[in-house]
Amino acid sequence: MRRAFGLRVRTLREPLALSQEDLADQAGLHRTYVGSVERGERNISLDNIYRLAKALGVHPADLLRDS
Amino acid sequence: MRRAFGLRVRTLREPLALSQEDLADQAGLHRTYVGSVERGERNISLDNIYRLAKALGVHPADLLRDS
DNA sequence: GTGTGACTCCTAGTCCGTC
DNA sequence: AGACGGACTAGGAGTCACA
Repeated sequence: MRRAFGLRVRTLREPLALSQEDLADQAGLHRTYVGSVERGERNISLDNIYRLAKALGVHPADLLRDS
Repeated sequence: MRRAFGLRVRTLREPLALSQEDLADQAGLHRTYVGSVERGERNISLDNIYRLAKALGVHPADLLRDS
């Protein structure tokens, strides 16, 4: 389900025309980390789920949908 | 928002008449760990969010609502 | 049945780089 | 633009004794 989470991030990011690096900057995270999250390699923690959601302009719960 | 998450877990747990220990057992976690999550002291990661949601019989996204 | 401090172990997360 | 690797530090996972 990490994979589903990562895909969800990616499908929300792309329509915004943000690069992984852009998203990382806005979320206050590192670019390589965001990449590995999208690939489903990381077990991301709650604080960073909130950061990514905020940077993507969605509710945190939206990142866990369809899983 | 860790706090909100913890409260959400607690308010979902209590109607089920489960103790923290019961919930911990069902989720495959430690009793004191679940307690500290409910108190908002832990920055829980995605895997454990899924475990708790499953043990509570709700969708993981439901644990992030109302935050 | 729950709260809390302290602890170890492992991974979350960063930073450098290359392809 | 993104994938991926190595080395590193911060912090989450998991447990215990005791209140």
